[in-house]
Amino acid sequence: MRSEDLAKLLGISRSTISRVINNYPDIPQATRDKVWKAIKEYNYVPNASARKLAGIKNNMIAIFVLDVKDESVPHHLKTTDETLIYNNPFFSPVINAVSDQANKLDYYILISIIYSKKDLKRVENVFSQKMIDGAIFVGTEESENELLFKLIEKEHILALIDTNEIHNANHNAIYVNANNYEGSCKAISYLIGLGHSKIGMITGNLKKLSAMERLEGYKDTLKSYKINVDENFIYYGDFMESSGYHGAKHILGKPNPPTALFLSNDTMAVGAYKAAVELGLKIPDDISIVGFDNAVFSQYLSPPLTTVDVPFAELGKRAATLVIESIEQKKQRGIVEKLKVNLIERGSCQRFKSEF
Amino acid sequence: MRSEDLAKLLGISRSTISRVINNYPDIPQATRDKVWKAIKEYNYVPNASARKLAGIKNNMIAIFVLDVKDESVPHHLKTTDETLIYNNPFFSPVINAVSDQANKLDYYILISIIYSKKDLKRVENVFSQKMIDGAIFVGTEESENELLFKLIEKEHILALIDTNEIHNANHNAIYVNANNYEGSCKAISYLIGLGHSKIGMITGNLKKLSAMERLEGYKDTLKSYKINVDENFIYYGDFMESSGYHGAKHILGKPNPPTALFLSNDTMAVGAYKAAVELGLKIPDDISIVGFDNAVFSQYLSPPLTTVDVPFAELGKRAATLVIESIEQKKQRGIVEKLKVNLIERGSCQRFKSEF
DNA sequence: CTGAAAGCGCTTACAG
DNA sequence: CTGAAAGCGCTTACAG
Repeated sequence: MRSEDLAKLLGISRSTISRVINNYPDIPQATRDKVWKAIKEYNYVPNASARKLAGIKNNMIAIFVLDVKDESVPHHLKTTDETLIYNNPFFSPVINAVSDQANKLDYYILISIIYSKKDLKRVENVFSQKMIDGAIFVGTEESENELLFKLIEKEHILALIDTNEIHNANHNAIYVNANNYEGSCKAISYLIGLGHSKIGMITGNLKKLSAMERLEGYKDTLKSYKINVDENFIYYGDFMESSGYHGAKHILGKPNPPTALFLSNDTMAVGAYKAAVELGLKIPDDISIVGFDNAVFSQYLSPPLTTVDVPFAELGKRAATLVIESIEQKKQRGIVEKLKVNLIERGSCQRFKSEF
Repeated sequence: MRSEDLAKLLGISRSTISRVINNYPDIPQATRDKVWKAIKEYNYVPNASARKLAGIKNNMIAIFVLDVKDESVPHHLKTTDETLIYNNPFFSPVINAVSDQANKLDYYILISIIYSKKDLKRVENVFSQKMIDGAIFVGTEESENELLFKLIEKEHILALIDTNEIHNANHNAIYVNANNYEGSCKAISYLIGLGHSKIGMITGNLKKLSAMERLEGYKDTLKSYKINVDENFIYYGDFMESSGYHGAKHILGKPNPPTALFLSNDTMAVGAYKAAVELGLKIPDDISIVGFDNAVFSQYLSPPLTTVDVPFAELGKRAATLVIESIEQKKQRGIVEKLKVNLIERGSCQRFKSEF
């Protein structure tokens, strides 16, 4: 059924139908009612492409999940622990929340997961094809800045989750981040409060904003307590379980090792747990451990992991809300939001017991 | 840039450009090359809506994730354990795999998560608006059969994951399921092989195909070993952690309880673990436990959970492949696939020790 | 082989 | 208030 058909049925013009659908003023209530009644009755739904072509906005945003590796094998085909990060802690709740919020605001959402440089082309295509009114990016790294900047320049409306601000006075974007820095401060202060002063850290992939901020927070907090930042206590990981494992082995295997370990995410904490077992170290008796993300599985570890809860769903929800607001106002806005983060105390930390 | 502009630039007609883009035969290679070169050079991308309106297919499929509850509060806003099921074991890998596979085949994917009866309207709208060429459904229950049937009747191309076949000789759809029945058989045979004969089961939400099949497999396997199916050993749960907890308390709290417990998913197994602790039962010494799904966290439980691995990613990949194939062939096909499922032996089971 | 033109199903100035 | 008509940017019979 086309608007033409409905028009004939009602003995009015397509124009009028279009006007009531698009809520034009100056239409008598009687006409309005009649048209809506017929629309319901005949189950008429305007063709989306035709509307778009005629200039109505898409009511569609994209969420691009970037997970660009050198190789281009999709994660779910891998058997390594990389599958973990992908399946869980991070992306899934963000996607769900974006989808919910968008649907609630009557927007459709296009999802695209990008594994390789080559697939980044798809991002540009979606914009050029005018399929969407705006987009949300998750998981970008510095190397994608150029692309992002290009899109911003073209006045596209973008929300970036966990991306460093691409500074430029005239070109705005929406930045939604967790307050990772504060999270590290909370974690390290907690450990120091427990009497620890030798605190090691295993970082995430430092190309990601969150990894950088978490490291900064660690360093600054130590400094604020006049504790020396010892590079021997820092291991540069990549958010994967294996780097948590190797990092923990590396740091804890040294003479005079730290008594507490802070991991940049929970997945790496799993690796650290395994390393601790192999090293004959009991958690929390011999080593206190704090993770980051509050991944679902963190509560099931033995002992349950003390970690920093990141409001992933809220991140997605805010991003969706803000892009859609920008779209409705037809203007790209510069917004920076930082969401609060909380320490969840569970069983992986203990007050430091001096050996004397 | 519109095709018209490009045409002028090249001194040819829009028709020709359209023909090379759509790979018409009978175009001299020279023309072809010239046009492609210009397309790349000027970064021309045809407007998606215009193409669709002119009759080219969308190259877009939808994935509808149904999680219809009586209430309509999105899960991610809840604090109960329902969040768990939502975030993890099931949907996320399916979505990822669908998205990957679709992108690989040059299709876009629209995602929509449906929480309430009311939102089901969106499903019909997406079809009526002609936004998509086909769709994949996950998480349907019997109450959605009517809607599905209506869509099938309208000749839409559908792949259904974990849905019972809606029988009808003339109206086909694609069904992709895990072999849940076989999974139960493997789990129960394993337990029997360990010497257990009193085996309890906690079912999932029986409105879902998977829950039903898992229960059937349990019953039939017991029967095939001439073991009586004791209704006292069956608790009707709903896939949520709490029902695993209550079910385990219920079944294991009786006099002469089972020595092994089979849970219809891993989330409920977590509940059973907690119940065991409270009941003073050691796993696996006092009670053997087998889960289902091989959720990410199952390996982190203490002891690590023996469970049935379900190839969620493969499920999504097959569904995407099959709908897209159907779309390309422009005909709806009737296909039923059952994917193999494997028992993962970990530490939650033990050979039954007679007390004498 | 290729161009001019009709058509896809809407929206929206324009005119009344 | 409302209809006739142009226009959105493509594709594709049709004609040559």
